[in-house]
Amino acid sequence: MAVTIKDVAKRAGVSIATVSNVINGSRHVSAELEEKVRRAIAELGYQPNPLGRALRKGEAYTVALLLPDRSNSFFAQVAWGVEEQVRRYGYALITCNTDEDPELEAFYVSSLLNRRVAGFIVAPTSLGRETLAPIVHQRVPLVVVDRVIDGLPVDQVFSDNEGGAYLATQHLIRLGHRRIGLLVGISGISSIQDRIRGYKRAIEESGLTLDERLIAPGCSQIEEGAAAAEYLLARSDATAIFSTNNMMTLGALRSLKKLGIKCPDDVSLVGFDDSEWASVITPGLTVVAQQAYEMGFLAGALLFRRLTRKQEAPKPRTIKLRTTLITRESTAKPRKVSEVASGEAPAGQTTELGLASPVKSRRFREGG
Amino acid sequence: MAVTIKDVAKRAGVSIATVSNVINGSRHVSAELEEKVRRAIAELGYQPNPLGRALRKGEAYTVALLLPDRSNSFFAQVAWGVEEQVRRYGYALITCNTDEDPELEAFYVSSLLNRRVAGFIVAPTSLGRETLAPIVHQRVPLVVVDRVIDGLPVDQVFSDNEGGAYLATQHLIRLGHRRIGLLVGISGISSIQDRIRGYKRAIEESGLTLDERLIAPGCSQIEEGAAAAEYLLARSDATAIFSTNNMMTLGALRSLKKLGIKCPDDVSLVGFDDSEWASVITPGLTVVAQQAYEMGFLAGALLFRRLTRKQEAPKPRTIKLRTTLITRESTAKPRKVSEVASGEAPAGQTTELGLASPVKSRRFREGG
DNA sequence: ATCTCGTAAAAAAACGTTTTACACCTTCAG
DNA sequence: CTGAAGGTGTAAAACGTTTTTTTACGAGAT
Repeated sequence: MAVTIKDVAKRAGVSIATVSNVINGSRHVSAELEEKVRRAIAELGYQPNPLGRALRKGEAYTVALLLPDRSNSFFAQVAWGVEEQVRRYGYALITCNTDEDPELEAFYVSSLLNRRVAGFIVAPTSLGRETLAPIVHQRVPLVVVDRVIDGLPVDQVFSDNEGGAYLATQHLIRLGHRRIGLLVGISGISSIQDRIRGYKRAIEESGLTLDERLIAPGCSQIEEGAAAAEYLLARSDATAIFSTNNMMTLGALRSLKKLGIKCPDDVSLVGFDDSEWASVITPGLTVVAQQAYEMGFLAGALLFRRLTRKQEAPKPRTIKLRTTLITRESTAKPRKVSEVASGEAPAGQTTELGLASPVKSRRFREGG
Repeated sequence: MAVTIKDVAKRAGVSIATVSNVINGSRHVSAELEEKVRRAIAELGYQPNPLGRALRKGEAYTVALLLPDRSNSFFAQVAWGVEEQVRRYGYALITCNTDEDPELEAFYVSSLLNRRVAGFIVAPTSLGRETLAPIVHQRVPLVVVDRVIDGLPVDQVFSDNEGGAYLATQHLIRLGHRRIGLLVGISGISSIQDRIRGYKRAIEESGLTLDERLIAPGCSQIEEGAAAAEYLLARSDATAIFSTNNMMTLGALRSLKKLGIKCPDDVSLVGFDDSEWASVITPGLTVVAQQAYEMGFLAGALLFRRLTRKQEAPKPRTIKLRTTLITRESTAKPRKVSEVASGEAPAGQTTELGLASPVKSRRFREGG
């Protein structure tokens, strides 16, 4: 059916080895024969069959991308950046959705290794250290994105999550918020841990008291976000909420709406990750923006750095991408404590307000 | 390195052909040998190398998915449904983003055919009829989704776009809107054409006069949506906007916000496609919902129906999925004409209001 | 003039499967 | 008793490449 290297060889009057050498430049071929071969290729419209090549080289020209959550647009943007690189290098991209499930992740890793993909780009689940081990063990190139796995000797690209969370929390503090609820995404992954750390650091540096009751756990889905937000809004006197995850932010919005709580009048809200909708809704959502596309693009670059230079394996690199706070309308100064719209009477829990420190007031002057 | 069929054969004391026959059930093997082979496979943890199989069978066990817009969450959901099927059948999924660019689409088609993917699932660009021709010509299974290509003898899965658009428009008419703007997505694809048709049918059936000035063209991106909406809002007296595309809906929201136009007080808005954010924003967005996940899932089912039964090729099937109108808060009765918030004085353009027909009033009673 | 060396091309092996062709045995009908 | 048919196994070919090995040949050195 399709035209093979044999046909080209016959047409050019040379051996198939010569054709292969011309195509791959693997050995020198005389100008005369090279010309003949190139002409034959052009005339027949020959395209090398990747399957034959894959079998012989033990490698399909394919890259695997493992992402944990298809509904999160952040990962869609990461995938976009990866795809751009993959296309540039003429590889194919197999994208899989692990759904935050380590078992599924392990399954994909195994099956893709068996398929001899050239490399992996993975935003790992909480058990990434175990599930990705076979990749490292078989010395298949791997780039970890979004969630760092400490000590793993591979390329890693991630955001300055702590810094972003710090900025967001600081922003709320400067506005005058004293009780800032935290919506925590799936635990056990570095990005969320780092965001918690940034939150705590901002709280502590400003002289506020850290109240663990203000930290509501969830699982990076809308439902969990809604539940966690309701928990916060019903049981504490939080005047602001910082959501550490895209999906949970949606959940928080849902809760606010359901409970009839006005944002930012009653409660301020900051999300993590910018989205198309974040800027067009009312109120516009204040968010910590990540460089999602760049994350994918860089991860791709790091991967192909390994794939193309087969000689010396480069030292693993770790890249931290800047995060920025985008201030919109969902954050504002808190109302008087007595006006807080909460199901419970918050009287007893507000004593910490008295603990304002000199540090804090200085920061307010800075913030404007 | 890895264990091959040869190792299994040696261990079991049989030929590799026998091993192959056991694995694929291609020929009967005596119970005794089959037992030996199975044991050897288990002991060695043998996994067939897909590359060898692919070369011999002339088919990589891989499916290609071509989608036009990665940022549109509708397609993300379609991809999700497809992936579910693909995983179920043990295939791999190569996902590509054509970005509505026929050239890129043609490139992907060619390169994926060369890779011997087992089949395609494609939401085609406007030139799909041409770019997908090589797939049909080479008799590679193809399922077209979301956008019908008339007369193409392949499986097709799409939404009842006309019906959905009709419902949305009718909903606005029943609320009392007389001048309903239409934000048109990329032209040349069936889904948008069908939505326009549904809009026009609703307008005409209700006895209103169709005004082409109310139909604003765009290109299914946020920017175009915003521009088209601004055009409508500035130059006409539309009291409602129906957006035929997810992305353009976001653009419309942006314009509304930018111009300080209140929704639904000043202008009602209906979008096409439901999203996670649509229900949690304020006001909640009235939308026409498609069964996106199901679309992908069904497309996968149709594809594998062809891939598994190699014998008689089944007749091409066309499946139309139901669309539903989800009424939220972004649609309400129009204010008095004189209060419409528009840059232009709309006085002269409102004469059509007098044309109310008996049909229309009956419909209002039905609608409640 | 013979030997070595280097270069360029061809031939053949290899990758890991599936499938075809063939060999052997048993059974059964004529 | 013989020939055909059917069942069960193996050897070998095939898929389309890349890579290793072999061959051919001319130039330069001994």
